[in-house]
Amino acid sequence: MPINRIINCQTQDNIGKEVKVAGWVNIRRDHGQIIFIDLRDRSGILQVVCQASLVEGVKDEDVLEIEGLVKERPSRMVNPNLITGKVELEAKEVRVLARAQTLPFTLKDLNVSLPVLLDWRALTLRNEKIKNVFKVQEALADEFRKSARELDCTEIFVPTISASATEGGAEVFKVDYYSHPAYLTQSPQLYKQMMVPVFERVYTISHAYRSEPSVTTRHLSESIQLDCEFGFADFKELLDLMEKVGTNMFKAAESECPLILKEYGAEKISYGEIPRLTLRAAQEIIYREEGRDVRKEKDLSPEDEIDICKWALKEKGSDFVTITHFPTQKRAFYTMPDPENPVFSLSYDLLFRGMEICSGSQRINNYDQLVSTIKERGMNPGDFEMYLQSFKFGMPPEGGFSFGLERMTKNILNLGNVREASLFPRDMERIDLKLAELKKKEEEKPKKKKSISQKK
RNA sequence: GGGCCUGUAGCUUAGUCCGGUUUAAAGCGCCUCCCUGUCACGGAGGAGACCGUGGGUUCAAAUCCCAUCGGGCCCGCCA
Repeated sequence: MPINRIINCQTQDNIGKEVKVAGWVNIRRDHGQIIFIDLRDRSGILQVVCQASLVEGVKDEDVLEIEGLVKERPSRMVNPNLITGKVELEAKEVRVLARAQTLPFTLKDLNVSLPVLLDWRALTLRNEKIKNVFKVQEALADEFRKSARELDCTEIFVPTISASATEGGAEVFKVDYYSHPAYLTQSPQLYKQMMVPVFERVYTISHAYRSEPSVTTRHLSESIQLDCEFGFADFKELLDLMEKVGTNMFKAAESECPLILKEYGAEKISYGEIPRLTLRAAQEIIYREEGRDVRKEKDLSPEDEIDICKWALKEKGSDFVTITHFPTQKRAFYTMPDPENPVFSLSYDLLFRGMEICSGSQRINNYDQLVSTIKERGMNPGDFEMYLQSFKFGMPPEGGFSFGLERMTKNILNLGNVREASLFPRDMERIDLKLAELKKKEEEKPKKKKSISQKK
């Protein structure tokens, strides 16, 4: 008798042999004396033919271990939709490894609203189509690592707790750190810069926390950032690097997950030469093409981003557009002003199909200039003491960029909401469960529990 | 912070505009029974909703009004 479990897709190579498989009941089709079980494991689905007595009481999502004979299906009965569609397993012995309760909705053919999808996240992620979002996400992240490594970047791991609410811009989460105030970092920015004099080129995949009061389809309170930082790189090189890493990631997702992209109805990405436009040039194009005069705005609105991407696809055959030279005041303090016109900065965003997926800049690397910029912005250089050490003792010209992983995943798959591109999304209204429900539970707790935690 | 929309079985929705044959309907799921070739199997039967909550208008409210609590989307902010 077989001892070792094989995975479902390996049954094709074991026709006529006795094997052991294990997985979840994706669906049960009951024909009285004969019952078909679609068994799901990490490799896919396998049809198991069972005598009724072997699977009495077996329900959806029960975990089974099955021994049986792999048989080739008669040609009439081949199922082209299954990777194991040419074979089936005739069950000899079925063991129930774990029982599942009745599901709150149909998992195999999932059709639920966004709140239900997220309220039952541990369960809904089992659905093949939902799960596949994160196979695409893996492909994107994997290629980011590969590309960065090829560019000779060292992978670093940065802290997410910081002593001061830095950077400006987004709102930050305050935490109680041994009775001292501390903050969750809104990006790995300062730490990756500090690593430039150490490794010259670094990359990191890290979490970023922003407590913006934004409830939209593209904002998360906790997001995954893919960051690179390069010493001795000038503005033009930085643009090359960003575009190269970004397009590599999408190309990898397309070649690794073609069936998933098709399942989601994603169109083939157009990789024409990426137009590079200053903010003002982009605004001129929008004015010319769409008649909307946004030429004095400090940034592109979501509508502008959609319009300029539409133009780039039409005129240049590119799903990407690089926008440069945002107003210096709109960008973080470490951004290098353009020496030719310091009102604008050596900053850039990469847009993909109507949404910003990456942001970066040439940085100020001169210590005195950095300190005076911090002061000009009403911040205290004392809050940046360790950061400034890097600049005090020899920081080369440098810059970098940061991709938002969930946004890239959302856009390549055409998802309606960025929350669908996060395993366990955090937003203004949810940490796993809805905050409104967590609050209700908190209020229902007996009072004395609260006083215990307060004693601490 | 501003605006628009929305809440009906476990899930997805119809009914709401124009109040009254509505003992609130359907599909999926669930329970019982039948079925040895299905693959979203099929067939027969059944349970399951005081229509988010609280007021109000009315002879009469899922349906109209007010408040409140959820939810979704857009703008702003932000990446």
